[in-house]
Amino acid sequence: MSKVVTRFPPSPTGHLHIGGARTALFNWLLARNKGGKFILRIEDTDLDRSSKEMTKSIIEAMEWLGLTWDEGPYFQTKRFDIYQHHIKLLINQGKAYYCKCTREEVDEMRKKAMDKGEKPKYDGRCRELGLGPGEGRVVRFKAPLRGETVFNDLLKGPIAVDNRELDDFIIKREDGSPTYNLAVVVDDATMGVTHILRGDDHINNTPKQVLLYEALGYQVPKFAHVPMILGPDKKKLSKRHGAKSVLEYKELGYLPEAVLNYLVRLGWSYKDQEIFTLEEMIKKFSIKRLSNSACVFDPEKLKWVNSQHIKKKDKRELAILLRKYLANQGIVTQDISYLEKIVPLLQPRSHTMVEMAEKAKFFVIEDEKIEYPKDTLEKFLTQEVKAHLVELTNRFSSLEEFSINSLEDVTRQYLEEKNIKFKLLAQPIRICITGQTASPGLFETMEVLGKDRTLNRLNRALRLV
RNA sequence: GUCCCCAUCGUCUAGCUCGGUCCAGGACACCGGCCUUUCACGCCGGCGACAGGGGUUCAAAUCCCCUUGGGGACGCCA
Repeated sequence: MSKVVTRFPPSPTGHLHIGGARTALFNWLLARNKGGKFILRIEDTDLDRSSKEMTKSIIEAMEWLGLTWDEGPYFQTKRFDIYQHHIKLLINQGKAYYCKCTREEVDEMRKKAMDKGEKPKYDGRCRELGLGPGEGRVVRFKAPLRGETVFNDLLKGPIAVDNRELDDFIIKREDGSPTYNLAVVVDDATMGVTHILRGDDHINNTPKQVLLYEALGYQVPKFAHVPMILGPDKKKLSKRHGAKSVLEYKELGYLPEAVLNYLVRLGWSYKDQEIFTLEEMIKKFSIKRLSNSACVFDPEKLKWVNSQHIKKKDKRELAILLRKYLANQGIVTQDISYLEKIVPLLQPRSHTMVEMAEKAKFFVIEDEKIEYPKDTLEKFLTQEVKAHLVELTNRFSSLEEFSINSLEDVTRQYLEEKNIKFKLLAQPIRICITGQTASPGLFETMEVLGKDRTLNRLNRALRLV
């Protein structure tokens, strides 16, 4: 049994987006599941559109997601001599040829073919000319004129294409650089890639690539074409849909494991399970359970998945993350152990880390910075309520142990004495100590805040009205 | 236009390989209710789909064909 080798080959013409991340994930998962190898390869043969910044961004995104690679990153621009060698091989064997047709001429041919009701193609006019290299010339692959090219897709089964649908595609550009189809094949073959999982928008490329493998005498790898991710309008996901880069989700407060979890469920399933840890994903992943129809990206569900992972995540790790997201909102604190106490109160209430940071604010800022929205104090702190709160604050202050239990005990006792309902005082207290009408449970909040700050806030608010 | 792929609730999907256990299960969203000091969480319930038509069969979401619909590809982009 030979080792499974997969790869992810992004082209650095844009950020790593959701669709790319999912493809990377599937390949990574397969490699990890089989104890194989996962390669990262940067496909930067398009010199004009590729950039260093995007390469950096993609790598950063991969690292953030935790999709670790065992080899690479390789850069195609550093492998030009390898491609050159293979191209020469094909030419020498009469399997490829130089073509002197201009772009305009080719356009013309394509138009003609269209008019005849055929697929737009190059008509092969230089095919038998035996041309040598020269200014403005490209190299084309000599595709078979008849017969069919078949490959067995691991997901969709055998796919056969009539060779008349293919044309003599370019493998080497005017400027000498290799084109995509040649470069992938040479790379995958020489890197020993055994399994290729990619979007099914590549199905049409596959016959060409199979032909190339055969012409070069390489073994054809196994292909699995996974359905694509569509926008809500059922069109290919793009910036139109705010098809954000993966890194944007980081900014928005998503956990990498949640993004991965959501992505894996888009086009893959394991019975009725929705939430997976990384380990579970690796253990349970199999090509067989990939679905074969396109799916629509649903931000709402992503959010829910994220909230589930927030609930599960280690408090300390969350506290560290929370500190970063607070800093993004301009609130700097070094006190991780304090944040660690806040986290459990916020876990069930936060769908994203950004949300958690917002909800954590009042815990962290100074007492004097608590702002009371206009009129709320007047509205909630009526004379009657105020009198109660003054008295209650007094009792709080005489508490030795400032805990949920002690706090609740004094309060209940007070309510009983005065024969009033907690409802009468709850919101007013909340307003005083948080400045908000919504917050975690009052006693928990007070405990976390601590005696000093709680009393301070209570007194300050009471004074203001 | 030509070729290729796909087709279960609004969305993600289970079930389809080995037809009966499916008047189709789960999840998100949505709508009720419960819990409750607010907001959430959680729990309970509801809404909601086998694209259509033909076959095959005692029996089809499951197999076959056609239609329709959707998506993708047709580049000196990847």
